[in-house]
Amino acid sequence: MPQDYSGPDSVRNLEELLCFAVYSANHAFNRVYKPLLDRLGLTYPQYLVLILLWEEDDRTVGSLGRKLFLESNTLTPLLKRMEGMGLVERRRDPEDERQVRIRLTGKGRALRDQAADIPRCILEASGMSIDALQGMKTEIDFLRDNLDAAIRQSGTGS
Amino acid sequence: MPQDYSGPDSVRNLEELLCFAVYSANHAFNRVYKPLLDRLGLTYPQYLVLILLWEEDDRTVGSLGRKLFLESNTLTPLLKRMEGMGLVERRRDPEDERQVRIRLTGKGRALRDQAADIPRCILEASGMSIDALQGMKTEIDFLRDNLDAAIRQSGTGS
DNA sequence: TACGATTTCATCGTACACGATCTAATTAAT
DNA sequence: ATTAATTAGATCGTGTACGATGAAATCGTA
Repeated sequence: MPQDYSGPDSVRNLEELLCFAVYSANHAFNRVYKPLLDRLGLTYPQYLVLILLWEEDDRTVGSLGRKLFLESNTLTPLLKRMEGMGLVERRRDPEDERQVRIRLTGKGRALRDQAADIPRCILEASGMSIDALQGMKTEIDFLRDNLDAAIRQSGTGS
Repeated sequence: MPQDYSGPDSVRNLEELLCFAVYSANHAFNRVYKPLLDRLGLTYPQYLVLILLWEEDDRTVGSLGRKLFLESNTLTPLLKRMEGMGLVERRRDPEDERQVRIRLTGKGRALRDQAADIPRCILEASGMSIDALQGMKTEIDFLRDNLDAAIRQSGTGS
């Protein structure tokens, strides 16, 4: 279906709806993850934190935030909940007491096995091949990096 | 970049991170939209509601929710805020008083002109061609529809 | 008509997510 | 060494987002 890309309304109906596609796909992912994560008592952002810690333990709040594109005001309560659940420890770094280091507990490490089948469930729900998903990921990462660069340029240049 | 797709860890590092790519791209979109929408006093979901109403006025809460993949418990407070801002009217349908119909006010209609340049700002920030964005949108829509179908199958079949 | 089932929206409690702001610790400059 | 600037987390207020639940209106079937 060939479209006219010249008018302002056609622009709205393209990238406007691309951003909406991303928005609604994100919701759809959440809804697929929810029942799988409920069994582990985790929310999706908590699960992302665990993936990072499983890969490399003993990270600071700031380093988690840079990986997840989240600020400390989002991470601090989230990590305190995870501490309350007994999944992680929060302790100030003796070397630099401004930093709080996040470490897995035995219980947090043990969750890795229980979560092992989640990726395959998601893969099946997506109904796409690994190659197709890989290709999409590359494109979406490129898009996100462009958007982030635009934010940094228009912002004060944090 | 040939990879071994056989082990469970390789699966994690592919589609796990595709979902994370979607999650972080969604955040990036929000951050780009925020300054543009702040000038209009809108949040992103409120803007989405207005786009739908600009296209077709006088919708029910349920019909907005089906378009946006949102439930009434999310939309009701959002629409009440928009009513408080004087952008929409909420009125029960006399034909079927279970339904609440959402109508644009003059102020809500007028916002359309002030928002006219937003799509082009987003397009520029994305750093991609319209064709590339169109292609991504098609793929992401396909992915979301697959995920939604998987949800409906595993759920009670709402 | 009556009465249970369904539909539609609203309410409540929990959990992100952000900007603005605050405190405490470190670092830099005088 | 005292002060100023920076950095790292924490706190506060607002706004989605969801599941569970509730209330009111409508519909279906007897």
